[in-house]
Amino acid sequence: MRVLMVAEKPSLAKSLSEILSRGSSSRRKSSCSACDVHEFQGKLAVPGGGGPGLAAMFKMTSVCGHVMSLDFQPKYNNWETTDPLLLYDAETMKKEAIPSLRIPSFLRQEGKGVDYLVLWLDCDKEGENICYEVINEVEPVMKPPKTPRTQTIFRAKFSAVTEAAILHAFNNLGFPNWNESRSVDARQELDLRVGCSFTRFQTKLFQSLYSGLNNSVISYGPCQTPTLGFCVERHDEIQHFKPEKYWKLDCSVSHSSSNPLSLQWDKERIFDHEVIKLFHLMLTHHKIASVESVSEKSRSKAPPLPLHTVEMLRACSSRLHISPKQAMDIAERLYTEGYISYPRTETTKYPAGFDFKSIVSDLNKNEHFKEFTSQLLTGGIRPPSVGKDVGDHPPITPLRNAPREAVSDTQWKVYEMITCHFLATLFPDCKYKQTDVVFSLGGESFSWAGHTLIDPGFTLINTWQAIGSVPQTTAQFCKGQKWDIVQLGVSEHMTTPPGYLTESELISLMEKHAIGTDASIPVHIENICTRNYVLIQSGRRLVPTQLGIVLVHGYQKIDPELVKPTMRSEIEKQLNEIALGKADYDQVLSHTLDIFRRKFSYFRDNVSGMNELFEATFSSVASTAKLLSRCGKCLRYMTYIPVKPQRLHCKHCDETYSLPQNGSIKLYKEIKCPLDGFEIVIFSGPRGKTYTVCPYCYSNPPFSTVSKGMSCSTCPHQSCPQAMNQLSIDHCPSCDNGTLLLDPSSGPKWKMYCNSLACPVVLHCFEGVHNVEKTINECPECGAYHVLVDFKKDNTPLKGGATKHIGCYNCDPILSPLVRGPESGRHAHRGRGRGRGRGRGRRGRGRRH
DNA sequence: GCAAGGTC
Repeated sequence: MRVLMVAEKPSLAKSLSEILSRGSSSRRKSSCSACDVHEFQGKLAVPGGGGPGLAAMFKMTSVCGHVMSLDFQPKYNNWETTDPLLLYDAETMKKEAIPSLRIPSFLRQEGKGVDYLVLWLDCDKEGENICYEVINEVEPVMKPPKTPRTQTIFRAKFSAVTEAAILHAFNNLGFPNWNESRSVDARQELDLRVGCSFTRFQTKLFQSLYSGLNNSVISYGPCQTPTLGFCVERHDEIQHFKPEKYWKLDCSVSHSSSNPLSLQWDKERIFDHEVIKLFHLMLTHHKIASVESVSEKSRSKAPPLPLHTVEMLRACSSRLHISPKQAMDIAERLYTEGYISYPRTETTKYPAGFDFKSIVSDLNKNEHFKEFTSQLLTGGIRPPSVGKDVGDHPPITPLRNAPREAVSDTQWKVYEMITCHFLATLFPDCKYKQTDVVFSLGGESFSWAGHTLIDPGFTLINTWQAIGSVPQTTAQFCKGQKWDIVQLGVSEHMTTPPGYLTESELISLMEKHAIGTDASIPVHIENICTRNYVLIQSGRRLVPTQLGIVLVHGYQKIDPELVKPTMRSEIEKQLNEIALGKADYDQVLSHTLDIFRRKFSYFRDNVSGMNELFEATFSSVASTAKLLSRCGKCLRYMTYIPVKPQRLHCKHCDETYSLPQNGSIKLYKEIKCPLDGFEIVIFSGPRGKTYTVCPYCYSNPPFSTVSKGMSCSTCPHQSCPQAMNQLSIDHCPSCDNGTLLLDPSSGPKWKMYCNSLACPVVLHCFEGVHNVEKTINECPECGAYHVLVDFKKDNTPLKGGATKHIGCYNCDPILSPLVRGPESGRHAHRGRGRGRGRGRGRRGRGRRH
């Protein structure tokens, strides 16, 4: 019996196999560089099978998160030709989530011929969805069950990665939950359609109208946009804030030899100057305040809860000034190096039987922690019982001592924070005595509160939470005691606006409204930074940019729901109905998509509301742009927008064409691209890099299946015809200038074109010619053209004695007739480009004969 | 080029 078991990540596969094999598993590499396979012998308890279980050979391995991700069919990926509204109905496809890892093929390989599949994916909705991604690959290659009713695919449901929980899950296998998985499918589809439609629409619109947006994409997303909304909301609060004057009564008293004490008035502050003057007048002749009451209470402060991801991110941001994204990167590094436990968890309760002592003993080697660890080791460790186990991973803790010199400075900061947090959770409460004294003065109450520290407990480590013994006094209080008034005065103050949102406040808001997950919160925050919607300023406060503000105000004007923090949770609520089996997948999805389709249409119809805000903030393209080159479609001049991202805009066709960035753009001799009639421009980049670009070809590569690795040697752009030069065959006989290139993407019909964009005769079709092998120089027959090609005919393999044909494309009948480029042009209305192309072509040939 | 969610 052979059993394949699959976890969600390599680290979990390792831990699980150690537990299930009791340390006897052996590890081997697999076809996937990230995923090892752990093998061991054991027994499989089939659900409902009874008995001792089947003796089996187990293979435990993992995927790396999602196997597949959702995207549109490639034909919808052209922003110029796809109406964003169509994206609500466009066909989608699954593609490999991490192509480089080749997970599907790896799963099929390992799953081939196994009798059983056991799924150990994380126990949440995403995990359930990945179960089915794994099943899709493995089920078709499994050994067919002996009887049709034999169940061969099982799900292990575990609540923690502890020996007890894992063994229990293993002995009580269940089945994957289709409804939960479908709710994730629905979420993916919704996010894709909504996000991409809005993003493409607003990007295209505002980039064609405004300069200085300093942004390549103006994105919209159901998580990132409400996240931005929080930052702008705080900004608005600050903007609308009107400072107000208020006044306080300041009173200090003393008794015999004690230091004066400052008292707090119970009315705190008064916003009316006349009123405060009256109070002052009323009290100013009093010389004595008497003690009304004295209370002394023992108080304590509990240590922090064990650390989970979101709290770690907050601490890194607010105390270490490290961004959530960087914090996660560092934590992952510390984790892979074995210094800390798995850093993505929502659990705040230590598992039963957690070995605190061995970790604390190991940390005791480190002089940075010795002060605390030695105290724990001598005093004994009381494992805290607080917190919540949500069944994912244990809280974040150090796993072993990291010598200071073994890690980088920032790694150390994060490690130290995690370690101090861990040690603090093992320390006792901070205990102190609080004394509250109420004084009476002319009928008004004033109070004083003092703290006396009894035991600092965990605040010895978390010093910023320490209870000082301030204000201190040696005075003894008793009821009826008379104190002398040392000072009674009025002080004037101003109310102050709140500060900009700190990153750690933002994280809390996102957590509260269930926007993003512990793993994706850092990504959303980084997103709104890189999209230039917010800037991080001192104290890691998020200050929205003009662009961020205008976007949020625009949504609020047109459809406030688009930016509301409740939007995400509303969607999740709908999706949860699918997960619970209460609602039908198709119904919920089409209903929700309908809502967003209408919202999109409404937004598009009313976008002028947002446009007005852009107009007031950004300068229009017209003011910075100039006419530069002609459009191949309407033959009118297009405007060149010289600000980032520099681009060309055709006002008449209402299309924008991207250009290479970080260099200058000029018109190139008024020559048109032979493929589409657009006037060629010349790009001069850094370090003197210069090349010609067709504005249309740049975004719409003429050869759709040019393989990815084939990059141009002189320019960085993928779709540059020069990228084809690996297949070049000598120089062009027509213009005597460029190199002839073969396009292998056109299948059995080879296309040949000239890479000199100045040459209008470019396309030749070689029917029935395949697999060009080699370039030879001159045709021995006609001598007219230099180019000879070796090729295989009619798909006959070259190896194994097949005919090898050498031909000249001038005189060889197989290679004739030559078909000129413009005839196979890509636009219906090609106008003048055609005639000119032919003329030049003929001239070119004539010269050579 | 676009979303959000896994994880490397």
